[in-house]
Formats: sequence, structure tokens, C-alpha cells
Amino acid sequence: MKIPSSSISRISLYYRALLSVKEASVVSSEEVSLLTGFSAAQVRKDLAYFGQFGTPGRGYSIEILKKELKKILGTDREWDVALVGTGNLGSALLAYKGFKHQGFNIKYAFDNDKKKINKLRQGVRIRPIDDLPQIVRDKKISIAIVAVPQESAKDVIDKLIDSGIKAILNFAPKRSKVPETIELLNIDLSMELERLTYFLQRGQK
Amino acid sequence: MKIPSSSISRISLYYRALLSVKEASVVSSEEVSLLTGFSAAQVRKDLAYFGQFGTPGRGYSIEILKKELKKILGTDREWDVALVGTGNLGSALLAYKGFKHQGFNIKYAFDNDKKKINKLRQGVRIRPIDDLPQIVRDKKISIAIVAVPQESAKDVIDKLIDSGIKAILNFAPKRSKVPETIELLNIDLSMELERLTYFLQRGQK
DNA sequence: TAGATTGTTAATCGATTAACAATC
DNA sequence: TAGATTGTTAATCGATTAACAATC
Repeated sequence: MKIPSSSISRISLYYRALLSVKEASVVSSEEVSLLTGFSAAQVRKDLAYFGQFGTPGRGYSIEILKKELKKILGTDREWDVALVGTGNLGSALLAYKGFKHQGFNIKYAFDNDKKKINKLRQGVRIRPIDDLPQIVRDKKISIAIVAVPQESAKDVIDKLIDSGIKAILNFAPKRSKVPETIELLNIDLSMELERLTYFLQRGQK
Repeated sequence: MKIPSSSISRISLYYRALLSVKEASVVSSEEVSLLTGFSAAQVRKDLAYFGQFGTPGRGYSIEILKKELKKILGTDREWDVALVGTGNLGSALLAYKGFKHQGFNIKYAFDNDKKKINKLRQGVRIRPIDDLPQIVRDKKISIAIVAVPQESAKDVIDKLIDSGIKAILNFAPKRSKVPETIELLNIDLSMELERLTYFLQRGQK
């Protein structure tokens, strides 16, 4: 069955919403709807893609649902992450508490600036990009975050893929073609701002 | 006519693609398709939402199309932006060259950490959040970037809206309800990483 | 004119919503 | 049992793709 990718994003948000429920052990799709702003039908549909987690007439056990959602998202375990690029943005991501909190450990950091090599940042030693293939392979890293300047993005992404990386979160404003077996997710900050100015420019939604 | 919001994102990418064309003065939708990976029909459709910019049999004049796309996106002018939160992420955004390059000037920065107040960062003076309403109003700022911790996000966003802000790019992993007249765009980094682990966890697209 | 390519309409595809039988 | 709420099917809505007449 084909699962819309927007459904996955919503499941992340359902999970967060559940964390905020303190006073109950069961929620209905209607209550999740209230908490997240998505329709109750949408909530039930999204959950139903992955199994039958609820009890008709009662709702969903929060404990069980949290466990199941974590399993779906793959966050029922910790993930080691490689960061490429330790400029302003890379450093900010390295320091970002939210990642560790969700089980993402940026354990390896790479840069090609000689002055940074072997420096510690947030307890992580910065390594030369030349060391990337060996580390990714030896440590079996699946996830990389790319925060390098536009002009190096393609090379870095190619190198990551050659080294066996499986999933990439890319902040460089440059789209690369990747094989179908690799998941590449682009976050393009200027593009997002342009969605805002589009809205401002035309004066309404 | 209803314009899909994904169309706006694509228009940003068409614009970028046009910047990379050096050897021609005209492009066809087929060529834009090759450059961006979207279908030629999609390209024509997206452009047709906004006008008739092409010439049948010839294609689109690159010069004209670039100008029109800028107009659509509202990037035919510069925008002053207010940044709230100058922690790691906020500072990285302040230093990000890409924004200025696209005509976004982060001209005002706010924080509630007394030690930071009045310090210069990237040439921008950090002001107390208490000064925010007056500055936003007096300087007629339309766009704010919110990079504060989760727990302050709601207050900051409410304060921005009360002060007359029109559009918000929010990096706090916390969704706020805003009036319909305000454009709120959330970038949730952990959610994006969870889309990657979902993919890894289930082993295929 | 013949060839190329737009702008637009119609067809298809996919995602969301509504409805409701099943069931606790 | 009566009331509540799930899981699922069918209906609707919206976005993408295909097709082609218009036109340079």
C-alpha cells in the first residue's frame, strides 16, 4: 500500500502531541485532532496505514500508541549521524539539543578547513573530509547531515553515497540527483523565505 | 484561481535554475524540466497560473522570465527581517550569507539573555525582547524568524503577531495557532530527521 | 510553409474527508 | 444494552499529467 509521505510528518506530530498528554491513558482520534489540528478522519487513516492500534468505542492507549509510533518512525533506537560542514549552520546543528533528545547523536563531524581539523566542538572531533569514506563505512553510519557551501554540496553528497550512506538531510541550496535507494531530503531556507514573501507580495493566502 | 503552495516552491527552484543558464537567451519548458526534474507540463502549468510569459514555438525569454518570477515571489525588492533568539541556530541564521544574497536582511535581532543585550553580532545589535513590539511597528517589519527554545515559542509568536508582523519562519519544534491573515511556516528539524529514519527503518521508499 | 512549443482543457492520479458497519 | 469510537470503504477534492489546438 502506498503511504503518502505527508502522513509520516503527521505521525511525528501525533507522537509529540501524545507526549503532552499527562492526565489520561487513552486518547480518541478526535482528541488527537484537537491537539494537532488535523482532522480525526486523517488521524485514523494515518494510523490505519500501519496497523490496528485502537479499540472501537474506547480509543487508543497512549502507552501503546507512543511505542508503535516510535517503531514506525524508527526512533525506538538511537542513530549515529555524520555531519559534513562545521561552519555556522553545521555548528548550530551540532549544538542543537533537540537532536540528542530525539535519539540522534551527531557523533562524527567533517570539514575541509585545515584550521578546524582535530579541534573539538561540542565534544566531537572535527575530521578531514578525506576520512569520511572510511568512517562512514567502518562505523556503518546511515544518516548524514550536509551543511557545506553550495559549491561543495555535489561532491560531498557523491562521496557520502559512494561510502554507503543511506539517508541525507541537505541544507545546501543545491539539488543533487541521487539513486532511488538513497533518501535525500532538502531543506532550502531561502526557498522557505520566498514562500513568505510570495504571501506578503500578493497580500493573502 | 487556487494556486497550489507547492507551485510556489517550484517557482523558487525554476528561478534558481534560470540563473545557471549562461549560453542562451530563451528556454523551453522542456529545458527547465531537464534542469529541475519537474515535468515540462508542470513547468508550463505553474507559470500559467501567473500569466503568459512565453511565446509558442519559441519558449520563454530568460531575461523576462527571471524578472516575472522575482515579481511573483516578491523578491524584486529587499526585505528587512527580525530575528528572535540568538542562540546557536539564531546566530547561524544571522551569519547565513544566502539570505542577504536573496535580498533578505536580518536587520534586527532580539534575545532575552541579559549578557547578550547590546552586543553586536554580524554587525547587528542584539536588543531585549521587550523592544520588539516598538521596533516591529516603527520599522514596519513584515517578516520574523523565530529561533527560540520550544518553551518560549508561543509567547514570542503571540508578541510578534500583536506587534503587526505578517509572516513568520519558525524553527521552534512547537506549532502555534495563528490568525488566517498571518503566514506561519514551521521548520521542524527533528521531524525531518524522522522522515529519514522512517525510510531507513522500513528499508525502501 | 513546416517545425516547435506555448497555454489550456480534459483525463488521471493520489490524498483527504465523509460515512458507517463493526465492535468494544 | 446504549453510547462511543475504531477501521475501512466510498465520495470528494485537489494536484499532476497528457493531449492538442493555437500560434509563433
